[in-house]
Amino acid sequence: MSSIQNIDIKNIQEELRKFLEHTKKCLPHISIYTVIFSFNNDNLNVLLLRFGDTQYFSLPGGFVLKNEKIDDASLRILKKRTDLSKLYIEQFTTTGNVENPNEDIYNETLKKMGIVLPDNNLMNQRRISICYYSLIDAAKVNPKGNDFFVSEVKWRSVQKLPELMYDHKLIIEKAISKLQLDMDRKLVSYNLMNETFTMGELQKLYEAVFQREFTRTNFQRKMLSLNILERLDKKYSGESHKAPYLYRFKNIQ
Amino acid sequence: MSSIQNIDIKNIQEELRKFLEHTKKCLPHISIYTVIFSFNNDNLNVLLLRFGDTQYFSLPGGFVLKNEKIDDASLRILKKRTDLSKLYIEQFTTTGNVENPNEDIYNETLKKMGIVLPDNNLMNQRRISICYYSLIDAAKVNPKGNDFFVSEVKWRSVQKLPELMYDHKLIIEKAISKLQLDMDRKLVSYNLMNETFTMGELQKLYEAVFQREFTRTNFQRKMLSLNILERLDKKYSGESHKAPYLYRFKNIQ
DNA sequence: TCAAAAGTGTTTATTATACACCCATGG
DNA sequence: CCATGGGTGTATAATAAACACTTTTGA
Repeated sequence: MSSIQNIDIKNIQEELRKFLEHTKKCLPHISIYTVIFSFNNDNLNVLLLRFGDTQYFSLPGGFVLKNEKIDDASLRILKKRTDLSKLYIEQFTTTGNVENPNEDIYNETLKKMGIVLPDNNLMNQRRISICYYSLIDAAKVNPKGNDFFVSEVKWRSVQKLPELMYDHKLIIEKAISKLQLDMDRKLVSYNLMNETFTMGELQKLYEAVFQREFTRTNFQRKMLSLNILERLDKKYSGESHKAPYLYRFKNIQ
Repeated sequence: MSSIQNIDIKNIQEELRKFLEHTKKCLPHISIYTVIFSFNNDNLNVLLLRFGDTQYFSLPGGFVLKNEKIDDASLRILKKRTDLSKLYIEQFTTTGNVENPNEDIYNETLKKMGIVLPDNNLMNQRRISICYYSLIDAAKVNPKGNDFFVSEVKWRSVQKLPELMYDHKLIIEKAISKLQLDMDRKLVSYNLMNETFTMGELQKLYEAVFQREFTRTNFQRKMLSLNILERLDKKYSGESHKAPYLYRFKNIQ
């Protein structure tokens, strides 16, 4: 992942040209943002893009093609960032305030990069943002950033988020709330896990999402009582304690 | 509430002119729909607009002004239909498919009414719809319809909905799901009730929303245990049975 | 005094929580 | 044989569901 110093200007101008070409095919005033969650190192992480040479990050986003369903637009943006298709997505809010916080940072940074966007470009117009979250297995993904203003693509723990552009802090908070709700009511957690896992690993995921601890013994019983887990062989890690069973979610096609 | 036969043509053309003027000030490709709920005759009702002289109804909706927050747009549309301000609203989904079901009915009806909308009008473009629901006390409202294509404004029970335009059936179903979720998790039901009510009336509301029956005695205990109700005087209805207490929600400013 | 609806009490089942206990593992 | 983490059992508390019983009201 390159820092902004390494981005060569010709490349930026070429990317800019492509971007302008692309936005001509999109609906104005409407953007999509995706909060991409993964679980790693006992943390719930979000994929963020560093904005130019600033300390600010933003969510991966994009526009909706004139003939594209909004869910498909979200999947297309995810594919672009992760190379993964058929991801689990969930729409959770649409934001549409008029003010655009950090507009100054946006303008200055583009100026510094020698980027001039036409006034009538989608980026310079008022935008309403349709927000999705997506759950992915961090092991399967190789995040990419190829927008002209992206200098770095990074997983960041929701515990210690960097400064965020626009209203993206609020969007991430809403995404976490919706994820908690969904994990309470339906089977989505498997999207964040490896195919097999120990009960301890699953508990760590729940603790990262709900930001609280669960009693180990009761968590185990609760999960098993749902009848969604299949018990496999034990996992010998080489550590000096009883080897835990591996589990797999049943009925995942 | 007039049927379409009674709408005089001059009036329609005048309304149309105003409408076209208005849409010029709005964002393209974005519409707002509001599912307005009320509780009446033991039914959960939705405010619907009859479309021209057809059997089809649609939800009240509108567009977002170029300098207007989307929540404010929703409130403005509600004010227009109900004359009420500061209503409780909750955004629950944004739909954005490309196909537009019932477009034929839409076109034929306008033609029959002698209405010609310019091709570039917002109504003739692909639209993404931000959907809100609102809860109102039916006693306080006098529904109005003054769009050129509205021939009737009606409360309809969610139990027996008429044929609906576009994807409005689905939108109403999603609204009911979100309402159920919200009633489970926070105090919103007071928006649908008169200031004072009996426990039986409150139970009827819950039964209408959740489409199931509750055991009377347990329902009463549950509600009282929440500590949100204030018990007032008894209500003597003149019927030959014990008079129920009236209740009021506490802490409603 | 009766039917109808409201209010209260009690019993039982279900679920959540806490924690004691034993088991396997490698050093 | 010990520390560590994993698995199971049990006791208790909180909540939900079912239903019996009493009260009030007007006819």
